[in-house]
Amino acid sequence: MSKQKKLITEILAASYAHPTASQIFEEARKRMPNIALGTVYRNLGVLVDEGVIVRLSVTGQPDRFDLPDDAHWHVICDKCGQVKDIPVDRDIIERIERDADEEITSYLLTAHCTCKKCREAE
Amino acid sequence: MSKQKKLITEILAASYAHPTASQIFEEARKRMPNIALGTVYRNLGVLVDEGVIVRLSVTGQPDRFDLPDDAHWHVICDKCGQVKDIPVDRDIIERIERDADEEITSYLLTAHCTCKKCREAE
DNA sequence: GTAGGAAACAGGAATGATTCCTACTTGATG
DNA sequence: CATCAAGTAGGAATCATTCCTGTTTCCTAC
Repeated sequence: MSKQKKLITEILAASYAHPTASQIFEEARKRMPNIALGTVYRNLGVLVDEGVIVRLSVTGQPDRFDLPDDAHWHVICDKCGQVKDIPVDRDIIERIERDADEEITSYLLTAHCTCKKCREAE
Repeated sequence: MSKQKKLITEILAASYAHPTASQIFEEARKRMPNIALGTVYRNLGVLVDEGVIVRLSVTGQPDRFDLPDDAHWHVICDKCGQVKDIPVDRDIIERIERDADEEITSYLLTAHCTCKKCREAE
Protein backbone atom coordinates (compact mmCIF):
# COMPACT_ATOMS: atom_id res chain seq x y z
CA MET A 1 0.00 0.00 0.00
CA SER A 2 1.49 3.31 -1.11
CA LYS A 3 1.78 6.35 1.14
CA GLN A 4 -0.85 8.07 -0.93
CA LYS A 5 -3.33 5.25 -0.62
CA LYS A 6 -2.70 5.03 3.10
CA LEU A 7 -3.27 8.76 3.49
CA ILE A 8 -6.56 8.59 1.63
CA THR A 9 -7.76 5.76 3.85
CA GLU A 10 -6.78 7.70 6.97
CA ILE A 11 -8.63 10.80 5.83
CA LEU A 12 -11.74 8.77 5.19
CA ALA A 13 -11.48 7.04 8.53
CA ALA A 14 -11.18 10.37 10.32
CA SER A 15 -14.12 11.94 8.50
CA TYR A 16 -17.74 11.91 9.49
CA ALA A 17 -18.91 13.82 6.46
CA HIS A 18 -18.94 11.35 3.55
CA PRO A 19 -16.41 13.47 1.64
CA THR A 20 -16.22 13.82 -2.13
CA ALA A 21 -13.06 13.03 -4.09
CA SER A 22 -12.24 16.76 -4.27
CA GLN A 23 -12.66 17.21 -0.55
CA ILE A 24 -10.39 14.26 0.10
CA PHE A 25 -7.92 15.73 -2.38
CA GLU A 26 -7.93 19.11 -0.59
CA GLU A 27 -7.41 17.43 2.76
CA ALA A 28 -4.68 15.17 1.37
CA ARG A 29 -2.61 17.95 -0.18
CA LYS A 30 -2.38 19.62 3.24
CA ARG A 31 -0.21 16.74 4.31
CA MET A 32 1.23 15.79 0.92
CA PRO A 33 1.29 18.97 -1.17
CA ASN A 34 1.92 17.48 -4.57
CA ILE A 35 -0.43 14.56 -4.52
CA ALA A 36 -2.41 14.49 -7.75
CA LEU A 37 -6.20 14.51 -8.07
CA GLY A 38 -5.91 11.55 -10.41
CA THR A 39 -4.14 9.61 -7.69
CA VAL A 40 -7.00 10.26 -5.32
CA TYR A 41 -9.53 9.06 -7.88
CA ARG A 42 -7.52 5.98 -8.78
CA ASN A 43 -6.99 4.93 -5.17
CA LEU A 44 -10.61 5.56 -4.26
CA GLY A 45 -11.57 3.29 -7.13
CA VAL A 46 -9.14 0.62 -5.97
CA LEU A 47 -10.40 0.85 -2.39
CA VAL A 48 -13.99 0.51 -3.58
CA ASP A 49 -13.05 -2.57 -5.63
CA GLU A 50 -11.33 -4.03 -2.59
CA GLY A 51 -14.46 -3.46 -0.55
CA VAL A 52 -12.58 -1.27 1.91
CA ILE A 53 -14.82 1.72 1.23
CA VAL A 54 -18.13 2.31 -0.49
CA ARG A 55 -19.13 4.81 -3.12
CA LEU A 56 -22.26 6.91 -2.96
CA SER A 57 -23.79 8.27 -6.16
CA VAL A 58 -25.91 11.36 -5.92
CA THR A 59 -27.49 12.89 -8.98
CA GLY A 60 -25.84 16.07 -10.20
CA GLN A 61 -23.25 15.95 -7.48
CA PRO A 62 -19.83 14.33 -7.21
CA ASP A 63 -19.61 10.89 -5.71
CA ARG A 64 -19.08 10.56 -1.97
CA PHE A 65 -17.12 7.92 -0.12
CA ASP A 66 -17.57 6.21 3.19
CA LEU A 67 -16.23 3.40 5.35
CA PRO A 68 -18.74 0.55 5.53
CA ASP A 69 -18.56 -0.20 9.27
CA ASP A 70 -22.04 -1.31 10.07
CA ALA A 71 -24.81 -1.82 7.58
CA HIS A 72 -26.77 1.39 7.31
CA TRP A 73 -29.00 3.35 4.98
CA HIS A 74 -27.85 6.55 3.43
CA VAL A 75 -30.62 9.08 3.35
CA ILE A 76 -29.57 11.72 0.84
CA CYS A 77 -30.95 15.22 0.57
CA ASP A 78 -31.54 15.85 -3.13
CA LYS A 79 -31.00 19.59 -2.69
CA CYS A 80 -27.82 19.98 -0.65
CA GLY A 81 -26.41 16.48 -0.96
CA GLN A 82 -26.05 16.01 2.77
CA VAL A 83 -26.03 12.36 3.75
CA LYS A 84 -27.48 10.95 6.92
CA ASP A 85 -26.74 7.46 8.20
CA ILE A 86 -29.57 5.28 9.43
CA PRO A 87 -28.92 1.87 10.95
CA VAL A 88 -30.57 -0.94 9.07
CA ASP A 89 -32.16 -4.10 10.37
CA ARG A 90 -30.64 -7.24 8.98
CA ASP A 91 -34.02 -8.80 8.23
CA ILE A 92 -34.84 -6.07 5.70
CA ILE A 93 -31.72 -6.88 3.71
CA GLU A 94 -32.53 -10.55 3.76
CA ARG A 95 -36.01 -9.84 2.51
CA ILE A 96 -34.72 -7.74 -0.39
CA GLU A 97 -32.11 -10.33 -1.26
CA ARG A 98 -34.74 -13.04 -1.39
CA ASP A 99 -37.16 -10.95 -3.45
CA ALA A 100 -34.46 -9.78 -5.85
CA ASP A 101 -33.09 -13.27 -6.39
CA GLU A 102 -29.65 -11.66 -6.49
CA GLU A 103 -26.81 -11.57 -4.04
CA ILE A 104 -26.63 -8.02 -2.75
CA THR A 105 -22.93 -7.19 -2.81
CA SER A 106 -23.27 -3.93 -0.99
CA TYR A 107 -25.37 -3.42 2.07
CA LEU A 108 -25.44 0.23 1.21
CA LEU A 109 -28.96 1.35 0.42
CA THR A 110 -30.04 4.86 -0.31
CA ALA A 111 -33.23 6.80 0.16
CA HIS A 112 -33.95 10.32 -1.02
CA CYS A 113 -35.44 13.25 0.81
CA THR A 114 -35.38 17.02 0.97
CA CYS A 115 -33.90 17.69 4.37
CA LYS A 116 -35.46 20.03 6.92
CA LYS A 117 -32.92 22.80 6.39
CA CYS A 118 -33.48 22.86 2.65
CA ARG A 119 -37.24 22.74 3.02
CA GLU A 120 -37.16 25.70 5.39
CA ALA A 121 -34.87 27.60 3.02
CA GLU A 122 -37.34 27.26 0.16
CA MET B 1 -47.44 20.36 -22.38
CA SER B 2 -45.41 20.54 -25.57
CA LYS B 3 -45.35 17.79 -28.19
CA GLN B 4 -41.79 17.00 -27.20
CA LYS B 5 -42.61 16.60 -23.53
CA LYS B 6 -45.62 14.45 -24.36
CA LEU B 7 -43.51 12.23 -26.59
CA ILE B 8 -40.91 11.73 -23.86
CA THR B 9 -43.59 10.73 -21.39
CA GLU B 10 -45.07 8.26 -23.87
CA ILE B 11 -41.69 6.68 -24.55
CA LEU B 12 -41.10 6.23 -20.85
CA ALA B 13 -44.55 4.79 -20.32
CA ALA B 14 -43.97 2.27 -23.11
CA SER B 15 -40.56 1.19 -21.82
CA TYR B 16 -39.73 -1.56 -19.41
CA ALA B 17 -36.02 -0.91 -19.48
CA HIS B 18 -35.40 2.18 -17.32
CA PRO B 19 -33.91 4.03 -20.30
CA THR B 20 -31.15 6.63 -20.14
CA ALA B 21 -31.59 10.13 -21.55
CA SER B 22 -29.65 9.10 -24.68
CA GLN B 23 -31.82 6.05 -25.23
CA ILE B 24 -34.93 8.17 -24.88
CA PHE B 25 -33.40 10.67 -27.30
CA GLU B 26 -32.71 7.94 -29.88
CA GLU B 27 -36.24 6.63 -29.58
CA ALA B 28 -37.72 10.13 -29.73
CA ARG B 29 -35.93 11.16 -32.91
CA LYS B 30 -37.46 8.18 -34.72
CA ARG B 31 -40.80 9.93 -34.41
CA MET B 32 -39.56 13.53 -34.27
CA PRO B 33 -36.29 13.63 -36.23
CA ASN B 34 -35.03 17.03 -35.18
CA ILE B 35 -35.76 16.94 -31.51
CA ALA B 36 -32.69 18.08 -29.57
CA LEU B 37 -30.86 16.17 -26.87
CA GLY B 38 -31.05 19.27 -24.69
CA THR B 39 -34.82 19.21 -24.98
CA VAL B 40 -34.90 15.63 -23.76
CA TYR B 41 -32.71 16.49 -20.77
CA ARG B 42 -34.71 19.59 -19.92
CA ASN B 43 -38.06 17.84 -20.09
CA LEU B 44 -36.80 14.88 -18.11
CA GLY B 45 -35.68 17.34 -15.43
CA VAL B 46 -39.07 19.05 -15.46
CA LEU B 47 -40.90 15.73 -15.23
CA VAL B 48 -38.72 14.69 -12.29
CA ASP B 49 -39.46 17.98 -10.52
CA GLU B 50 -43.16 17.45 -11.16
CA GLY B 51 -42.91 14.01 -9.64
CA VAL B 52 -44.19 12.42 -12.83
CA ILE B 53 -41.05 10.33 -13.23
CA VAL B 54 -38.09 9.41 -11.06
CA ARG B 55 -34.39 9.61 -11.72
CA LEU B 56 -31.94 6.82 -10.97
CA SER B 57 -28.28 7.61 -10.40
CA VAL B 58 -25.76 4.90 -11.07
CA THR B 59 -22.05 5.48 -10.62
CA GLY B 60 -20.11 5.85 -13.83
CA GLN B 61 -23.20 5.46 -15.94
CA PRO B 62 -25.76 7.92 -17.25
CA ASP B 63 -28.90 8.49 -15.21
CA ARG B 64 -31.92 6.32 -15.91
CA PHE B 65 -35.57 7.28 -15.72
CA ASP B 66 -38.68 5.45 -14.67
CA LEU B 67 -42.37 5.92 -13.99
CA PRO B 68 -43.11 5.58 -10.27
CA ASP B 69 -46.24 3.42 -10.46
CA ASP B 70 -45.96 1.35 -7.34
CA ALA B 71 -43.36 1.78 -4.67
CA HIS B 72 -40.47 -0.53 -5.48
CA TRP B 73 -36.77 -1.01 -4.93
CA HIS B 74 -34.31 -0.68 -7.72
CA VAL B 75 -31.61 -3.30 -7.49
CA ILE B 76 -28.78 -2.09 -9.69
CA CYS B 77 -25.99 -4.22 -11.10
CA ASP B 78 -22.79 -2.25 -10.59
CA LYS B 79 -21.18 -3.87 -13.62
CA CYS B 80 -23.74 -3.64 -16.44
CA GLY B 81 -26.11 -1.11 -14.93
CA GLN B 82 -29.15 -3.30 -15.41
CA VAL B 83 -31.94 -2.39 -13.05
CA LYS B 84 -34.37 -4.82 -11.49
CA ASP B 85 -37.60 -3.78 -9.80
CA ILE B 86 -38.51 -5.29 -6.46
CA PRO B 87 -41.83 -4.52 -4.81
CA VAL B 88 -41.45 -2.91 -1.42
CA ASP B 89 -43.51 -3.30 1.71
CA ARG B 90 -44.92 -0.04 3.01
CA ASP B 91 -43.85 -0.79 6.58
CA ILE B 92 -40.17 -0.70 5.63
CA ILE B 93 -40.51 2.82 4.28
CA GLU B 94 -42.34 3.93 7.39
CA ARG B 95 -39.56 2.49 9.52
CA ILE B 96 -36.85 4.32 7.60
CA GLU B 97 -38.82 7.55 7.69
CA ARG B 98 -39.17 7.29 11.45
CA ASP B 99 -35.50 6.43 11.99
CA ALA B 100 -34.28 9.14 9.63
CA ASP B 101 -36.47 11.81 11.18
CA GLU B 102 -36.92 13.16 7.66
CA GLU B 103 -39.79 13.05 5.25
CA ILE B 104 -38.77 10.71 2.45
CA THR B 105 -39.81 12.55 -0.70
CA SER B 106 -39.09 9.68 -3.00
CA TYR B 107 -40.09 6.11 -2.30
CA LEU B 108 -37.41 5.03 -4.68
CA LEU B 109 -34.71 3.09 -2.88
CA THR B 110 -31.73 1.42 -4.46
CA ALA B 111 -29.59 -1.56 -3.62
CA HIS B 112 -26.45 -2.68 -5.39
CA CYS B 113 -25.40 -6.08 -6.63
CA THR B 114 -23.37 -7.80 -9.29
CA CYS B 115 -26.00 -9.60 -11.27
CA LYS B 116 -25.81 -13.29 -12.16
CA LYS B 117 -24.92 -12.69 -15.81
CA CYS B 118 -22.00 -10.43 -14.91
CA ARG B 119 -20.75 -12.77 -12.22
CA GLU B 120 -20.76 -15.67 -14.67
CA ALA B 121 -18.95 -13.54 -17.25
CA GLU B 122 -16.11 -12.83 -14.85
C1' DG C 1 24.48 -1.02 -2.49
C1' DT C 2 23.04 -1.17 -6.78
C1' DA C 3 20.84 -2.86 -11.36
C1' DG C 4 16.39 -4.26 -13.15
C1' DG C 5 11.60 -4.10 -13.39
C1' DA C 6 6.94 -3.68 -11.83
C1' DA C 7 3.73 -0.74 -9.59
C1' DA C 8 2.30 3.71 -8.46
C1' DC C 9 2.63 8.60 -9.16
C1' DA C 10 2.26 13.67 -11.01
C1' DG C 11 0.64 16.44 -14.38
C1' DG C 12 -2.22 17.40 -17.75
C1' DA C 13 -5.11 16.18 -21.77
C1' DA C 14 -9.33 13.76 -23.11
C1' DT C 15 -13.99 12.04 -22.35
C1' DG C 16 -18.77 12.04 -21.72
C1' DA C 17 -22.99 13.24 -19.34
C1' DT C 18 -25.33 17.21 -18.40
C1' DT C 19 -26.33 22.13 -18.40
C1' DC C 20 -26.36 26.63 -20.30
C1' DC C 21 -26.86 30.16 -23.90
C1' DT C 22 -28.87 32.40 -27.96
C1' DA C 23 -31.70 33.03 -31.65
C1' DC C 24 -35.74 31.00 -33.62
C1' DT C 25 -40.76 28.71 -33.41
C1' DT C 26 -44.96 27.96 -31.77
C1' DG C 27 -49.37 28.71 -29.82
C1' DA C 28 -52.60 31.23 -27.17
C1' DT C 29 -54.87 35.72 -26.52
C1' DG C 30 -56.93 39.96 -27.60
C1' DC D 1 -52.94 39.97 -37.47
C1' DA D 2 -49.80 41.68 -33.62
C1' DT D 3 -47.98 40.44 -29.38
C1' DC D 4 -45.94 37.94 -25.87
C1' DA D 5 -44.57 34.08 -23.19
C1' DA D 6 -43.06 29.48 -23.20
C1' DG D 7 -40.66 26.04 -25.40
C1' DT D 8 -37.28 24.57 -28.85
C1' DA D 9 -32.91 23.46 -31.78
C1' DG D 10 -28.27 23.67 -32.05
C1' DG D 11 -24.16 24.04 -30.23
C1' DA D 12 -20.85 25.77 -26.79
C1' DA D 13 -19.47 25.31 -21.98
C1' DT D 14 -18.99 22.82 -17.56
C1' DC D 15 -17.42 19.59 -14.47
C1' DA D 16 -16.53 15.06 -12.50
C1' DT D 17 -13.97 11.43 -13.85
C1' DT D 18 -10.76 8.71 -16.62
C1' DC D 19 -6.85 8.10 -19.48
C1' DC D 20 -2.12 8.82 -21.14
C1' DT D 21 2.90 9.75 -20.78
C1' DG D 22 7.03 10.30 -18.75
C1' DT D 23 9.00 9.97 -14.03
C1' DT D 24 9.60 8.16 -9.37
C1' DT D 25 9.42 4.73 -5.82
C1' DC D 26 10.12 0.46 -3.97
C1' DC D 27 11.14 -4.41 -3.91
C1' DT D 28 14.16 -8.25 -5.20
C1' DA D 29 18.33 -10.43 -6.65
C1' DC D 30 22.84 -10.27 -7.35
